[in-house]
Amino acid sequence: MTVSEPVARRLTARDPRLAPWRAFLLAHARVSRRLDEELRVEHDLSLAEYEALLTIAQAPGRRIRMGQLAEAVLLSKSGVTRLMDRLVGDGLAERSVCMADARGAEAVLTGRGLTRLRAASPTHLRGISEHFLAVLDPADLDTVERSMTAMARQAGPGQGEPARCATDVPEAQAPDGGR
Amino acid sequence: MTVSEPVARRLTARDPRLAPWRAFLLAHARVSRRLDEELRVEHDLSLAEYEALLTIAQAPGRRIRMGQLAEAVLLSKSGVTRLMDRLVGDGLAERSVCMADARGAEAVLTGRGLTRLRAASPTHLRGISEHFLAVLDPADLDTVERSMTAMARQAGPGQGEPARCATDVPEAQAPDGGR
DNA sequence: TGAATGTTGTTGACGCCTCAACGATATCGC
DNA sequence: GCGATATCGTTGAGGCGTCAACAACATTCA
Repeated sequence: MTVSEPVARRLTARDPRLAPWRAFLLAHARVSRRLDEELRVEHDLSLAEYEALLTIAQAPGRRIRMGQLAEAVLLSKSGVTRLMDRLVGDGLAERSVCMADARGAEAVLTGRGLTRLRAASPTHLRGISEHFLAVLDPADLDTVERSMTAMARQAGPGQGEPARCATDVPEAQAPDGGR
Repeated sequence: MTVSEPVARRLTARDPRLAPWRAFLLAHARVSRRLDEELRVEHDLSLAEYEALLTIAQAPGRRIRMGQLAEAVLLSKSGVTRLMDRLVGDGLAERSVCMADARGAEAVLTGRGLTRLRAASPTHLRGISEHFLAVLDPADLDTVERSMTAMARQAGPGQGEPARCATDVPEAQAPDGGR
């Protein structure tokens, strides 16, 4: 079909390959906004709050370290501190000291938190069905997952730059003796 | 190959079909963060600022109405007002009155803005190449674009809910006469 | 034409997140 | 055991975005 492949030219500002990228950005903006809005309207929860509650609930013992929670909900540690402040303020979660590490804190779900999560869950799952699963060809799901996973992996922490680590330091290289 | 299709069961919290969804969220969080960081480090521009400069530059006459700019960069109108405040403050753009509509304002690129955009462009295009195009199978690009476009369309403004519009209003329906 | 209504962009108030710095603890190397 | 160093979560300061309300202007229609 295709005659003479363009063979991956250097990317320019009008390249048609930017179309899927823009579609990706637009899809994320719209869908995540929708899901957030639906949760707020129907259950007075932000998407981040919902995901935090879910993460805690699914953790063994319904408790999880703050750091792990941060990783799961894609926020910084301080972001999770504030998020937990809100959840605690609303009586949906509690802080618990960590017996294994005195520095650490653990997030624990309260009864109200679990109840609220169970109530909100159908809304969120319906949202994902409606705005994600329902519009994708089931045969494309694998491709999408593979693509997204590859992106996340490549852009992940510790990827990208040549990753100058200790073992990279050359014994002697540049002629300039320091500074 | 597959025996007895599960035929799209109601979605539950542990459904494997949530994996592509989570991958999607993770990919967006990581990649967009990377692109933003690269632009900030190398050119002291946020991703939103870059996209605004680009949008203005590509508009006919290198000028664009605030509302259209908002749509293009996926922000609210007030979001764009603040963004423009910054660009103007940095001398990268200017506000110009709109001759066709006295309410409106237009965003115009300054010389410095264009220079800055041209300098930053390679960084951003390299980022997209590296974190998006390079990790995707070229054969999957179409599928990804189709999927993302479908999502954006479904979740788009005016979609979703049955969309009660004027013509929907029934002549007479509820027995309660107002209030 | 002129009152009712819609649109445009800005503003104030505020929500939410990040970074850098910090105290408290853990862990490593000697 | 003990000092150097790393890690954990919180805090203060600040960036960036949203919503609701607003003034200015546009549009519509009797």
